[in-house]
Amino acid sequence: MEHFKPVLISSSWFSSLPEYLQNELLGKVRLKHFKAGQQLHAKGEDGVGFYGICEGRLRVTTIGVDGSEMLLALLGPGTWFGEISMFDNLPRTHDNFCETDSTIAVIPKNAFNELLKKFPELYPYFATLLCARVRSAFQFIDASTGLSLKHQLVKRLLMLTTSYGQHVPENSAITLTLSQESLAQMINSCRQTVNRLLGELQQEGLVLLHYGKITIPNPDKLFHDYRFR
Amino acid sequence: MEHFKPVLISSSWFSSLPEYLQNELLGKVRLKHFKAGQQLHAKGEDGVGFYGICEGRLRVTTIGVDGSEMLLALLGPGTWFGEISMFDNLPRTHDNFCETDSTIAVIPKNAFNELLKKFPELYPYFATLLCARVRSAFQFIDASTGLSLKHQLVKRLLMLTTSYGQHVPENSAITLTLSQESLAQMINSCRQTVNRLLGELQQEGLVLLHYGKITIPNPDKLFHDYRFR
DNA sequence: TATAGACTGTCGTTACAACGACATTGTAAT
DNA sequence: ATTACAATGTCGTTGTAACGACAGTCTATA
Repeated sequence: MEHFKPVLISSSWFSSLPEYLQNELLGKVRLKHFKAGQQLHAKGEDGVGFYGICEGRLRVTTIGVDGSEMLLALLGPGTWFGEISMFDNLPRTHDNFCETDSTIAVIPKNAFNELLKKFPELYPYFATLLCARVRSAFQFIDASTGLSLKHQLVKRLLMLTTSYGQHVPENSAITLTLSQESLAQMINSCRQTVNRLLGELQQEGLVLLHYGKITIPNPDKLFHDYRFR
Repeated sequence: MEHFKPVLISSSWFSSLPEYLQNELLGKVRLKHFKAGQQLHAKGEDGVGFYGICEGRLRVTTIGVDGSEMLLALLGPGTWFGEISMFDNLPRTHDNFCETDSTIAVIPKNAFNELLKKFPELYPYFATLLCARVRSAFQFIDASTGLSLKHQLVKRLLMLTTSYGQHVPENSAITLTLSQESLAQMINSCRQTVNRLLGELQQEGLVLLHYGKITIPNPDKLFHDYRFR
């Protein structure tokens, strides 16, 4: 457990908590191990806890009416999530799978509620976290609608570099490990189209394509060349 | 002011507050009047207060990179909004216009913060409100991506019947006042396509089209005919 | 009741993305 | 080294929605 502490406190949200609250939260953690492909929880299930990722990678998805899987996010080590069902007692909003073997820190719902009761000063921090969720959802909406497919693709790449490439020196190259197929699922497009668009971006010198990986040599340049409001 | 109290407490969220907290909030309200077309605030501005609609109708929009306006929601009397910038001190997420002459209840930011300080028991209620925002944003995302245009249209119609038609006896007809053009902006489509799709829905007996209005004789039937998960 | 402006209904034409098909290349395991 | 599988690169075909154009209809206002 001590082993994972540096990871669990690494996100900007968690590290914004005063140290004693960090420790109270960490004190309630139980570690759970999952195999690649295993499901953490399904959309519609009751929420049983608040989660932090120690190691591994998670796929957050939903299934459309047509049965196709849509990939909403990839979560990496240090990410905390699952607080929504803790606060409104409603079912989970998404399906959640382990892409790789993973170790997850779980704060069970009961323990979570007791902490909130005992330390109501936690509320403002969670309010901030919830606000961040709303804002990133709005960003997602802006990206999904009213943007050309190419702009959507670029925006999603940029999202992945920040949310997931995390502790990265500001201006350096980032290599994302994901297939063009996954990327296509994220913008609700098809592999072939994504392949063509990535080819164009490579022509423009903004990305480098490898087998199962995409390198963004200069995220800032990518951002500025495809300006968003 | 007393005149608008019944409207301001009518939403399910506000009425979930204990009466003394309702009164504390209402005690800080200042009424402001706006003309049709006037802007309440722009995306990117600092948030100056928490709002409740007394009368009138608001358009929540964003501008895409291509300059086209996207309509995200229509807010009617009884709706409270604008809390996000209160909690994270970041800029407003959207543009906000009055569609008609409107009266808005404003709780200024300072007063809002003082209330939170004095009555920290408000936090759980606002946490619930924020959760509702996240959930409706997720619903929006599900609707925007991975659904056929027709399904998107139906889902948006259903959203409008609930969020906006508000105090409606469960199973009765609802008439929405909005142009096909506005509807098109909401699903990022064009007027002509929306017109065709609405025509099909009318054939199926699920909607009735009028000049500047759309009647949904049986929202439940519409919902069930276009099942969503 | 006449008129302007907003909204609706319905054409083609055109652009673009989804899809199926297939060859090629990278990777990991035996 | 061989093989199996996963991911990529690139066709052509097809379906569908955006767009421009224009006629018809409703509503408010003078």
